[in-house]
Amino acid sequence: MQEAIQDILKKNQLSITGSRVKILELFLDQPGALAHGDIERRTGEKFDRVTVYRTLQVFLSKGIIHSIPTADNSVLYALCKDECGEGHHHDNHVHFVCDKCGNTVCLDEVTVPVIRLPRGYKSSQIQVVVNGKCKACSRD
Amino acid sequence: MQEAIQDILKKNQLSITGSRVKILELFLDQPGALAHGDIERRTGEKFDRVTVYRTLQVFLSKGIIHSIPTADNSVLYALCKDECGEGHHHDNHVHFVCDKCGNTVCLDEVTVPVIRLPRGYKSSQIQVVVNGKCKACSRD
DNA sequence: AAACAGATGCAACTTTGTTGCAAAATAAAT
DNA sequence: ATTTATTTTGCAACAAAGTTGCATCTGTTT
Repeated sequence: MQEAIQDILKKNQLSITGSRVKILELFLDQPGALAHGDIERRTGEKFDRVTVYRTLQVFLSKGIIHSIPTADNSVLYALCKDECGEGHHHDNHVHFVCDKCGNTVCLDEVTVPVIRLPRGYKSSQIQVVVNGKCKACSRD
Repeated sequence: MQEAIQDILKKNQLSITGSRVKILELFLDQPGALAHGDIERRTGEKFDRVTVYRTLQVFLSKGIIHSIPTADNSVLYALCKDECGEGHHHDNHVHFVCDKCGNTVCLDEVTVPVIRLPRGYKSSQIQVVVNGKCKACSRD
């Protein structure tokens, strides 16, 4: 685990620091997406707010994580898969937000559909966010 | 025009006030979506910030406008079509954000596709946001 | 181990959004 | 047309979210 984390950082030419390791751990420890606030809380407020912001920005720019637009316009982040590199992301999967438990997950197995745009429009990226009830919550 | 605006407000049992008329005008005057900031600027800061917030909230709750989640997590609003009523929206169209000019528009003629979710997931709403170059900007 | 580059924490600040309350504007009733 | 009741507005104060500059500290390189 620790090794995997160090690998990720090295591969992206980032120095290995406490905050970066801890925040990456959080992402690896759980399947869903995290909000900035989640991260602050779950690191036990050990790091400065500013540090968390900057760490997330660096991860974003390196393509380690990607951001997810949600219906209520809060910012969520989730780990990218290996194919993502600096600059362009390939997070071409669907995001799912559970209305009941509030969790957001990447449905990696569901790829975003092809969208036919009107004449003249050119698409570079497509974001699909599905709201509803997740596996666990739709049982009740 | 003024009549159309008064109609909309009356139909939704809202009193006709300066800020509501002016903000509706803005939406009717142009095809794209507006951010809160746009609205403040384009009303010439004539109304208090709080008033703009509250007006948008009322319009949202009445189904006069809908909000659009964007990749950079700013909040955008756009007019709903007639079929939208208090409570449930039918804004089941695709939103397009131009990377060049920054404008966001509703592609009313492009409906959101059917998404096949994994077992156990139930969807209640699907948001599709396409980034790229709009008609005007893709010419260059 | 020293020197350098980069990351962190702090303070201060900006922007964005919210709440309570008194004053003003709108709608309804006489 | 004037009064009354109801909404809406603006203000002030606040809370939350995000940014910037700078001095200090940590990680990396030689």
